[in-house]
Amino acid sequence: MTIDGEGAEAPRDFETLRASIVERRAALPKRLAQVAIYALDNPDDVAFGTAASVAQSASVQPSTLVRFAQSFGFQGFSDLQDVFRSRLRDRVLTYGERLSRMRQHGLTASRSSLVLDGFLEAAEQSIAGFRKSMDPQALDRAVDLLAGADTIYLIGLRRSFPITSYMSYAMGKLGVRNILIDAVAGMGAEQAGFISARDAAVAVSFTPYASETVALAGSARSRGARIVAVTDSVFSPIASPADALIEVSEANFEGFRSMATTMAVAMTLSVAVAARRGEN
Amino acid sequence: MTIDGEGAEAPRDFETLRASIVERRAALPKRLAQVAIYALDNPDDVAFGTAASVAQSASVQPSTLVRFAQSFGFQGFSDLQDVFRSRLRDRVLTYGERLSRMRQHGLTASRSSLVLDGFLEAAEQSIAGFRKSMDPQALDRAVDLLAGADTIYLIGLRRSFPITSYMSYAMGKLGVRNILIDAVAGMGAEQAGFISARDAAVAVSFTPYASETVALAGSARSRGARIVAVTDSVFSPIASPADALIEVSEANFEGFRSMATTMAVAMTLSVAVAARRGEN
DNA sequence: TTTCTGCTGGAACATTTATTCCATTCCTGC
DNA sequence: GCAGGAATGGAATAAATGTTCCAGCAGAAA
Repeated sequence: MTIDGEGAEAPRDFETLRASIVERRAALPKRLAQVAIYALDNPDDVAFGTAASVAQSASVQPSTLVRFAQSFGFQGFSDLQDVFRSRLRDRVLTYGERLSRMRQHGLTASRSSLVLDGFLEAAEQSIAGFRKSMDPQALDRAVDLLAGADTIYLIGLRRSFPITSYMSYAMGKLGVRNILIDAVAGMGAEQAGFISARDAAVAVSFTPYASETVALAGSARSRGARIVAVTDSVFSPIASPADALIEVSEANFEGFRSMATTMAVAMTLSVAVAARRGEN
Repeated sequence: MTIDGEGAEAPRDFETLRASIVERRAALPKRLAQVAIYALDNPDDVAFGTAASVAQSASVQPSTLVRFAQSFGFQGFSDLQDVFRSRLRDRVLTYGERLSRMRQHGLTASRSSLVLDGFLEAAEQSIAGFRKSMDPQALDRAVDLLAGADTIYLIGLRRSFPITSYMSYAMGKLGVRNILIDAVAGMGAEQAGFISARDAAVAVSFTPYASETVALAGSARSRGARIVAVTDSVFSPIASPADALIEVSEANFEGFRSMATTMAVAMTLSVAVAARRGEN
């Protein structure tokens, strides 16, 4: 029996594949080399195109594309295309992909360092993404609004509770009067019972939105308080009643969302509000 | 002949489409609204997926996807998908533009965005620094030790409380038995009173080390429990009694330390412990 | 030059895909 | 409570896609 192109398994992330193509290109048959050059020069077209369209652009037959993919250990063109798509998606590598990349680099890492690496990467991506997508005006509005409030109510439960509890700590240190709704002993509604039109609330919630958070934000709103929403979508149930909306979409690894960006937002709100008040 | 859903022609660029979806969402039928939310929250999946895969992720029928596209003036799903793809293409192409835009923003930036930028940068620095300095073996030891424990006690107050409260949430989700020492009503010592030699504790503390955390960690140690310390120095008071020491040095901005790395460590410990237990 | 190995092109094929259509369900307005 | 209309789910369909296969070809070795 013959060993196909590479007995080894196919690269699962773009960088490894790229390195592999560069390395083997010289030894590739003419048409396959042609595909190699085209693919590395036009990765976007490979990601979006069909086998037929890519083949035409690269001046080869669709079957050559399949052969090319197979020679690198993929099952077919579609399989290879996935890697090109993942580059654009620049999503966080999954656990398994990380593992195979490590193997190809000849490195051995413990499983827990792979997990850590995934979370660190998710955090980095979240931050980079937020830098691009954030709305400075919304942030300014939020700070203005909070700086003008009498007492700031912090609403965030379950996954979002670390965020509000941090804000409570930071604001406390900075002398900003706040009340952390922790819903201890089921007293969430009672804790928020004294909120008034002179106050403001920060509501933090992510999919799946905790119903208590939504209810508390709504009741604060109906009492006339201004609302700053920190959430992951413009369609979040806490987005519509909000006076200022800060949209944070965190990358996730293995289903656990990074909190890096949300934490930075929490810190910013706390510090900027204190600074704004100090000005006056 | 009838005018389809919207007489207007379909948006050709993503931002226009996005605005259009947000505007019309409230008036959309239930399933179409569901698609609207999914599409704006997961634009990458819409760009790359097939009608069937997107439909499944959004929990609708493929036909609903087509109807959705048509109601916005597109001919079908594929037509709408092109807009989502162009967004990804453009993003890659306009990378240079982004740089110059950043500079422009830098000049006219509001104070609060400067603060935010500072915190984001601190987070990035922390992560990059930790990547270099971290000790994989210590992490492995910590995971081993926690995976072998009966109940995991989470000790972290004040600034570190967001970390332990997150761990409690994550471990709860993952089915890892844990007790969060929150010291509500001054009952910290009592909460930790039942800790035994078969248990383990995660102690999280940073300068200036909260005395209660140090005391609780010490008492857990004297009861025979294994200790994992997450702290900022080998000279930390919780470092010496620890069986595994994870040293995290976060960058700070305006005196407020980033929590990005510590959060990633918290997530890692939670997930890796659950995974380790799942193996056996 | 001849022979053989392996590459290439193109057509055939089996899937998969997006879309359409219709019966059923779910609302809304009276 | 009822009627009418809109919205929905799901099967049917037609188009397109990726892959396989095989004959022919080019280049290397003898």
